[in-house]
Amino acid sequence: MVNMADVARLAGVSMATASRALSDHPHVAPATRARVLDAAAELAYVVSPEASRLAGGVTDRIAVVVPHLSRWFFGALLDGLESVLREADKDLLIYHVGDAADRKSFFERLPARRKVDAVVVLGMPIARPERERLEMMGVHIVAAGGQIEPYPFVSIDDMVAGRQAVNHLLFLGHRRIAMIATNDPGQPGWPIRAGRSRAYHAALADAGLPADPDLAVTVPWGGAAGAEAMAELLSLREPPTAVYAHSDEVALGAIRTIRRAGLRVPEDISVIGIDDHPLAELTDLTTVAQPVRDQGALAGQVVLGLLSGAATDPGITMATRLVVRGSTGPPRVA
Amino acid sequence: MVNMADVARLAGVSMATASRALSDHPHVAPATRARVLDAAAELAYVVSPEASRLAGGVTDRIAVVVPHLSRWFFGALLDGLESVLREADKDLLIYHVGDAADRKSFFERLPARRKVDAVVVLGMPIARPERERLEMMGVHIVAAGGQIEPYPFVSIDDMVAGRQAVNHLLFLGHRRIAMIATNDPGQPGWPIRAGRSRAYHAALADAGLPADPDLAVTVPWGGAAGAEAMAELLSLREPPTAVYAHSDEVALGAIRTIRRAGLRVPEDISVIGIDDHPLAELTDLTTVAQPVRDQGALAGQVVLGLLSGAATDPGITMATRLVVRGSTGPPRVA
DNA sequence: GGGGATACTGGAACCGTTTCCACGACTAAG
DNA sequence: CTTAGTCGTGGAAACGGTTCCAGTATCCCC
Repeated sequence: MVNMADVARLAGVSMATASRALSDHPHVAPATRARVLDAAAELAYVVSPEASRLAGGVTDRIAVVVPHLSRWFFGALLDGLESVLREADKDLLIYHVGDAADRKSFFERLPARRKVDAVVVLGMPIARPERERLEMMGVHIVAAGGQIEPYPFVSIDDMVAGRQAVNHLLFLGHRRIAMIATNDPGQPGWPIRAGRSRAYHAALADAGLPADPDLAVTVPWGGAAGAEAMAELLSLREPPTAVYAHSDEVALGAIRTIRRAGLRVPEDISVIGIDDHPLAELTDLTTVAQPVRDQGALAGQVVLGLLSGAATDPGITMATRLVVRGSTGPPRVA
Repeated sequence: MVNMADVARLAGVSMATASRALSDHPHVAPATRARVLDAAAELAYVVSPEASRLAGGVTDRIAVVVPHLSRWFFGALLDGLESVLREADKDLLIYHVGDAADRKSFFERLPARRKVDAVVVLGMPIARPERERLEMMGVHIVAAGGQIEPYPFVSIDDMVAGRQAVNHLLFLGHRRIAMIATNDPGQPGWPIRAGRSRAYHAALADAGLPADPDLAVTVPWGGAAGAEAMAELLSLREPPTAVYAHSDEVALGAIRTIRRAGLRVPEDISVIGIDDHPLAELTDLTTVAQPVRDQGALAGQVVLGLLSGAATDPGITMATRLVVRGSTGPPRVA
């Protein structure tokens, strides 16, 4: 494999000069730089990242910790993140912690240790002891699509999003509103999106409606689970006239159950989700949209800022907005 | 930062021995190994991957080239791949080539060069000159979720999948069958999933049906595009009674247009997709299922095999199967 | 008890850069 | 025409391991 010494020799300079020329340092005569660059091109030379980093210190690599690779939400986050980090010539290392076992081993072994300059955690809460492990890595930590207490984050305000959704249903005149909340099947016991639940209770209370525990069900994330949750709601003595789901996939599952039961959406039951999944538009689902890809991209910028030593916002909260489509409407007059 | 010399000193051995003990080499006395391991644990020592690789040669890193991060198909592929590669303690470097510009720059700059031991290309065709660039990296190349000529791959047979879909429609009695094919909006000019188109033409020909060019439309991938394509089909003098879409998302878009036009699925028009997207079940879409996550996982095993020097299958083709749901049925008797 | 093989261990070269320090050549100021 | 600075360049010391080679101690067997 051709190395920098070869390039230096061909260009007729010392390695020190070759190194400076190649990494764009000042104090290199333009003519010399050109000679080195030509030599490098001729030999099809690329610096060895290993060697370069051994000597230099930085890795130009960022770890991304993601709980679900095949969900749209995380894919979009990753997409945004990747786009700005690639622009800055950083490499992305993916660490997938799908279930409790993955999670345990990730935080115990810290496989990213010494391999990256920063860690971005995607939409995933983290416990105190885990945080401490993470800090052992001694690198910057950023959260995207969620918040982790003391670190900078880019996220939406789940409380606001939830209220937008529930308020819409209230505004339409619904009084019996159910909620399908989700927990993460792979990470039992993790309070996922607690703000979305609090928003529900708060909005109902503000509207002077009684809290009916039967109307709030919690299921694992996913369309199938949403369908089952809806079946449960339909089996109540007095089913809801509207359903607020924590995410669009869950909402779609609920809709399917409603239709199978011979009821119509929104005439018999209204359904609203959160996210604005690409398929929400196709399925005519009313939802609260959040800018997912942008959250990822912004998180990338935060990382870059941190790396360059600039002071950074402690947190960026992005706006969500209600997108009214065909799955919500006024309740039937009883 | 604590380094191996510190560990060696604390354990009272030479660096050579420390290195061997830490990397599980033979010819280290058990007692010595234990002392070294204890010392390492006490100092919370981790080897520097940079140094280790500089000296050792391998990087234990695999590059993944993926055209779309936020599509379910690629996410699932990635998921499977990651799961087996993580098991083997490999790190995954993500390279997203979303559009023509990304693509150009990726193959020109070869940013993964010298950084990885292998490259996995996910569901993406590659041109001859690009292949040559890739080979300059001098590492193993594997394709998953698609094929790239001379390299090992893990994929389905698009021709078979397509025929399963079209045959189902034929079996139901349809004679006027449309196809919505897709191309990649980010990669203009790329023949995507050509097998799925060939299957369509072949199946119709086998059934003795005339080829009507109006019935085969090609649009960019996505639900919205599927919706538009369907509109086009509905504007024909004699619209199809069944539609074969190259992917589920596209099929869902088509269904939406059909419904908006006041027609019913499957009574008026049947729709079939390919993939078995998680939402296909929720939306009651008939489709041809393919094991996406498994393709990724298998590709991971192929990479591992290649890395260990074992001879590998030139290609693995996985089975697809028709999943009949509610979006297909016999045509109305005219 | 002697000889050869075997199990451990240490010394030191090497992997390919980056960067500190020193040095000569010019330039601009006095 | 000195003198203090710049600018451009080279020498060489890290950076943190891996591994070849060689040396010593131990072991087995005849």
